[in-house]
Amino acid sequence: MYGQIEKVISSFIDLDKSEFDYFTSKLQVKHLKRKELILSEGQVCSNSYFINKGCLRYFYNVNGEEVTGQFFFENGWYADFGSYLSGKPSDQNIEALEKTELLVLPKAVLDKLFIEIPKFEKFGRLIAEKAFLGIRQYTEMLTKQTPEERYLNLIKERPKVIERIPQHYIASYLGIKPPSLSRIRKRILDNK
Amino acid sequence: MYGQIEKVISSFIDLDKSEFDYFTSKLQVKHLKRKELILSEGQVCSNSYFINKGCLRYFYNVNGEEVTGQFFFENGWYADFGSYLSGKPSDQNIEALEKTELLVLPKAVLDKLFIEIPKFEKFGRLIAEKAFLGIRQYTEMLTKQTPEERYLNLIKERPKVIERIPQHYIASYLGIKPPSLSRIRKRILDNK
DNA sequence: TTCATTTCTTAACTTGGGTTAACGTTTAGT
DNA sequence: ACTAAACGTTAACCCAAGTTAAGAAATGAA
Repeated sequence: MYGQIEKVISSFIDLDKSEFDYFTSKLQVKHLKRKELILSEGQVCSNSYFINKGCLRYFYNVNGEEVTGQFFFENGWYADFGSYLSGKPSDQNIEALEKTELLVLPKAVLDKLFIEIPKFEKFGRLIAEKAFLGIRQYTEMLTKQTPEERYLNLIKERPKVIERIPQHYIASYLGIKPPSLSRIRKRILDNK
Repeated sequence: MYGQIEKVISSFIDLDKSEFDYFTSKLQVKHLKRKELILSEGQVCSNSYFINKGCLRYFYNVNGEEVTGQFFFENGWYADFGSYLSGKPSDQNIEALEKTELLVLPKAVLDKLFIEIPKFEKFGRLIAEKAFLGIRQYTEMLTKQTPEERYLNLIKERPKVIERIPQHYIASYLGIKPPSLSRIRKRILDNK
């Protein structure tokens, strides 16, 4: 149950066994069905989530249409950082795309850990920095690449997304509509 | 010289006079001509910059073309956070768009301040969080809005950009080309 | 003030994504 | 294994942004 999160945390900071056990004792396990939401817009994001198994996607509702922001897989973390930090309602929705098992880390617990085990502050900072770099990479993809380049790059860099995520969500993530992605796929096939 | 930065820092953390004087004693002043670069791609960003007067823009070179990422004005901070944190070469170029006066805060100085005056850690975290929220807002603008909506929103939310920045840089920032921005402006005028 | 440079607009044409709707395929859940 | 729901592709048409090039206007540096 806690093997994966232990590996990930160890890659950030060194904890001895008692510290780690104390940490895991504060986690909650959550099982999600396909399409089940953990966070809806308007709610405050007061947890962060570690993915043991399955995958998540977050999306915005824009004029009644879903705009996909990102996908997360095993060993990934998710929180709506904006809402989490500010305590303001989130404008994101987050749902499971497969049967998913999460470890839930409430903000109150992490805030307490910052004080009780100061090493966790470094962990918090590194997670935040990773979040920043992640969104910057996505932004650069949008600003520097054409939709076709984005798709080709996704195949190369994140094959998991291609394999496990339905095409219309991928289209939305790439900033285009499903028929466009179909045409791009056809164009790529024709040019081979 | 240090009046503006004092106000901004005070809005984040409380410093007494000696602490603040110690801080400012570590700052360098830098004057830039219009179009002068402070950072070019390939260099490591090992300073952060506070703008006393003037404005900055950062951009990427993509296939020989400039893609504008953001504008910064008086009392704003700039650093290429990715390069600053990782120590890796930046892919950003940053230039002054007007005669500009900067206060330069070297990374080594801030790192030392984290240790000597722990209150500065909070300052560092808040700056990082602000950077994250800033880029997320930009990303949401790109994913949720049409170019025309982006321009109308810019007029409303950041009139300084409209007033002080040449149109072709604004176009690039909005993710479009100058003729498109001209057409959008015409469309808006015609519908009034 | 002058003049080179930068900036903005416009026009004509191209390109590629959006829209809608239909159809066929795949998949999840029972 | 069956069925309803979800998903992917295609076609026809529309429309906005890209491209290129030309010329006008604004601006900054001397």
